[in-house]
Amino acid sequence: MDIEEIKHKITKGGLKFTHQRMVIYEELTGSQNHPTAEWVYEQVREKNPSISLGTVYKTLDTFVNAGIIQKFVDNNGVMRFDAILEAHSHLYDKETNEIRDYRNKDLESLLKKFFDNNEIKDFEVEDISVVIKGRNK
Amino acid sequence: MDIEEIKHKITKGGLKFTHQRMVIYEELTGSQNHPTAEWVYEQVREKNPSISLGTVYKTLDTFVNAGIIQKFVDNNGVMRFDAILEAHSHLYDKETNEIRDYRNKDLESLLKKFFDNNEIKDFEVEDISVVIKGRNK
DNA sequence: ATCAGTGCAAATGCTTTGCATCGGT
DNA sequence: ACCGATGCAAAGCATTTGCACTGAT
Repeated sequence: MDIEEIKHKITKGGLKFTHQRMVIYEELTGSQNHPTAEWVYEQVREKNPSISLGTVYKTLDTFVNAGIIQKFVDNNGVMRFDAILEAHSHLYDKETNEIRDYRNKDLESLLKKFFDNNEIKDFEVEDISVVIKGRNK
Repeated sequence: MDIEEIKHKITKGGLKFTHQRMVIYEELTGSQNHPTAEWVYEQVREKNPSISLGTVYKTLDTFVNAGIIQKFVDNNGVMRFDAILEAHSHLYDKETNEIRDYRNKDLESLLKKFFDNNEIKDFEVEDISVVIKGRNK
């Protein structure tokens, strides 16, 4: 993804385009992990050593509120960020705490169909994901 | 659940039976919520005012390790505890942070069948649950 | 020039740890 | 009597907040 593309992603939500936001967003799309704020901070510091951890937190939060990225909480209660917006499920390794994406069109349509046909009383569904716990082998 | 039953639950895992463990376990089975450690602490203090928050945390952890209860993390990174051991899904209200159980045999067998038929490369599945985010209405 | 964004440090909230004392077996 | 369980306070860690300064528009 080039600079103009990133700039557009950020500014179309009405946000100012800053160097910090640029490098943070770049880092998020570049990684296949599900990085923590701390990890993003470490990476981004290599390109911009004066950035502060507080700014990383605020920026990630801003991106989440603007709908540019997603966040979720891992099994240890730590926030994870993800530039992939489409619904997808996660594999949690109980030993290493590694989190991998699991994407399967069949599963997604299966779930979509299920919840379309089974309305939940008093609840409006916005987002469905599957949490799969186990271990890498 | 009477005292003897609770005592058996606790001691069969090799744990000592103490007053604190008794009241904590009682509180967990009595509530239909998904209590936080803090909430359990408040409740239990009514029956045993000298109990400490640290003991509540340690006891809950002990129960989890003994397989007597389950724990998971809510969307704010706070630990939630649950005396129900069978797999079940949760409804997260984005506004109030309330968590409700969602149990549906059809969904459970659908998921079980799916993962029986779709082995995941390099990953051994132990536990599947669905996270449903949205809002109460 | 304005006002949102940033950096820094202090504060917060939940959870864990260390250690002396207590109590179940 | 032994050794795990408890109470208390301090420490730990991820995250948030307050505020003066900076920089994008």
